[in-house]
Amino acid sequence: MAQKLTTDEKILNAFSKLLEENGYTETTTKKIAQAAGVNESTLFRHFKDKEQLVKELVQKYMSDIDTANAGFIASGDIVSDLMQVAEIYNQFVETHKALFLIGMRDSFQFPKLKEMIIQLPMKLKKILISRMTEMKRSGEINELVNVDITAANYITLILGHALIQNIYTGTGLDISQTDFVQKNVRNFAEYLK
Amino acid sequence: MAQKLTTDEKILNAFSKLLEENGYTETTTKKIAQAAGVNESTLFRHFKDKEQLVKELVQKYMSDIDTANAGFIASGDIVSDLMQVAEIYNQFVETHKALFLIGMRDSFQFPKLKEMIIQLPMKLKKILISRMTEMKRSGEINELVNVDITAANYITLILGHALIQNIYTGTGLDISQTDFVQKNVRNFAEYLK
Amino acid sequence: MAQKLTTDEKILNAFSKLLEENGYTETTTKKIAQAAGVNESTLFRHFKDKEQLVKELVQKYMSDIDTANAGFIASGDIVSDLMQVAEIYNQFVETHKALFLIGMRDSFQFPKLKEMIIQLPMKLKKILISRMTEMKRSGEINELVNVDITAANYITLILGHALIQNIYTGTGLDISQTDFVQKNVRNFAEYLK
Amino acid sequence: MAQKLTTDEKILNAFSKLLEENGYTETTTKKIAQAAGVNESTLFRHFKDKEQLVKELVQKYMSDIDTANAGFIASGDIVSDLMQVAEIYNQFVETHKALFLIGMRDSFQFPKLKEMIIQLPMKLKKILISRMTEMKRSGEINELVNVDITAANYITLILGHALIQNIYTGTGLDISQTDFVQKNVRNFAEYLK
DNA sequence: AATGAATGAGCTTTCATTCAT
DNA sequence: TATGAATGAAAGCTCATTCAT
Repeated sequence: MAQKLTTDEKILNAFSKLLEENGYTETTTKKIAQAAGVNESTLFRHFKDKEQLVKELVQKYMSDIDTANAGFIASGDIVSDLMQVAEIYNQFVETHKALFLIGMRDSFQFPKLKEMIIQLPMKLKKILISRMTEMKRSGEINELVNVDITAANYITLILGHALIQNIYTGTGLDISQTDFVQKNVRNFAEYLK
Repeated sequence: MAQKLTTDEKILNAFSKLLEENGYTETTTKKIAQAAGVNESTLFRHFKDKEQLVKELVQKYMSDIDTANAGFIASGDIVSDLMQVAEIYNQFVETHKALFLIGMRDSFQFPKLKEMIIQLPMKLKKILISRMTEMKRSGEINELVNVDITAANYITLILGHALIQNIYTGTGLDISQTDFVQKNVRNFAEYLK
Repeated sequence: MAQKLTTDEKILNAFSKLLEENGYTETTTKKIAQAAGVNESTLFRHFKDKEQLVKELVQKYMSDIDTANAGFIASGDIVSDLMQVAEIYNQFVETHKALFLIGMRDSFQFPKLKEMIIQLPMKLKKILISRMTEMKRSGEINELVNVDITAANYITLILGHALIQNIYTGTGLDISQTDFVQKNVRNFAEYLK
Repeated sequence: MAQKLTTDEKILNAFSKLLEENGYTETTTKKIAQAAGVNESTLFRHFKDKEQLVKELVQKYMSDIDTANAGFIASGDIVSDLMQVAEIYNQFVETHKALFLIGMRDSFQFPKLKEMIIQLPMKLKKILISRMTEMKRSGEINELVNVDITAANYITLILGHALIQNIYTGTGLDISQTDFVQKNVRNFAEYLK
């Protein structure tokens, strides 16, 4: 049973979609309004200004990461566990592409925005650290492993891949997640044993 | 003894700097001219377009990558060879940060920009492929390795890292090149043996 | 009782006036806005383009010509009929001076403008041809007359006069419509009998 | 034996050609210099400013009209004499198209320019009046004819035609000079007998 | 005498945002 | 609550013209 979208949602959805496709600057308020099927000035009645739209998105997505993380079920095997994390995170990036892209492309213009965006990987890092510490305790990974560096390292790996994928789609540089995970994440995991 | 900069160079330098700081759209021709200390119309006398400025940068950097690549000296050991490549590329990215950032942030909005920017990683890929094919012949790497995919894979790895470094500098997510290369590139290389 | 002008009308009026005085290129959007008493950007909200302004004028005048033409009442005498046409058209040119001048001056530089402007005389030609064909049937004019050429010929005559009048007003070259019609149109008509 | 063109001539020729094709405003100093094969600033060394170029053209053409007029040889028959005048003048307009067009299109913006351009038809009018007065004396034309009005009338006729031809070339409104002269000038002449 | 480099004023157009209804 | 009309600022770019060599 399809819910009727509120005006807020219509605007936010349109914004997110355009953001992903065209970046922040190119996403004009006129285009947003058009895509949302509302008047341009309605947009300003609902959101103080263009920046507010981003803030709203960030907030919305911040809560999603907790949900995503809750979906993780430890298997006891480091390789499959890390691959599961990669899978979850990759899908999260895919789902929230718009925000990640804006984080890369436009956050420079908006220092505040950068602060907000950075919270996503930071939150993931925290989660990873706690998981790895757990795995260390259970002997799943070697006790000599520096958990902090390794977590950062791992995030760099999968986030870097997700980004590159999005940037270089259809250029011959893109490489399927399967291939990438198979080779790199597996290697990475093995190394921790 | 300090060389006097030509107007071309002054403009290009100012452009590159602003590009890095603010992105393509935000880098207005007026600001470029101001930063370069020339009149705005002088800019258009020297470079037909704003786009032309990017083309010029790309061309300039394209030749730099050849120089950088020429500095590579094969050691016969796959691990140290790939690490050497990583080192070279990472430094290249650092040096030409402006272009890589624009490649990520703005090429979406401007298909023409994308075409230009994509040439850089593609060139690196070509170089890598020829190197790996060579290594395959010499038995340095396993003959079952799919050179094309592996090259893309490797670029994703180090380019991804370079990107994340630039984006998340000073956020606790940044991880030194040494650490990253030590762990990931080494793993990667081992796998090819 | 004075009607309040809509913004559209204010802009179009200002445009028409400036066009007549200064030509298309010299009539800048800033000047138009100023003369109309609106902001320059308002102009672009109302008319997509500077070109659109011309299109609008043409359309407006195209309908006027129909009205003018509807006022024609055939007398059965070729001489007075053609003179009536001359009268109607001359007044039409006078009223819509702006467009005719732009047709002459600027359409060269802007092929698109030319296409639009040419519609006016072409429409008149059509009207003339149908009238003459009618007159031919009724025996008012000789059946050997080539209607197409004669129509073009006639338009050249009265349009040419109208142009010269507008260009060379007050130079001693201007000759009243009465005199011109008396001599030339009358001759022309006689010849068709 | 081909004369080497002076820089002055090269510039003036290029200007005249571009003027005819594109009108005054569209004929930029850059294009003129390019077409003349000289540096843009050379142009300003030779001619104080853009307006000066027009003045120069006018002066040059003013002397040509005397030459053209000198070519007239009275036949004693009013019809063929006026047709001869039409022929001469029409060719003159054709040859100096650039100036006539600028006279129509751009003189509005430059009152000074208008003054200059108007001299051409005025001079023709003078010539015509003296010729007609002569014809009147010789009985070639009726002594009741108002020479002043008739001269203006005649100029309107052939100048109007020449203009229309140039404006509406290739639009179905253009009518060959032969046809026009055959019908209108002949009529005109007959009427003077 | 001729050039190449530089300039400031101006162009058309789009932007995010506000106001009155 | 939502709209349509209006706005000032700023964008990329071109113009005629001047200056130093």
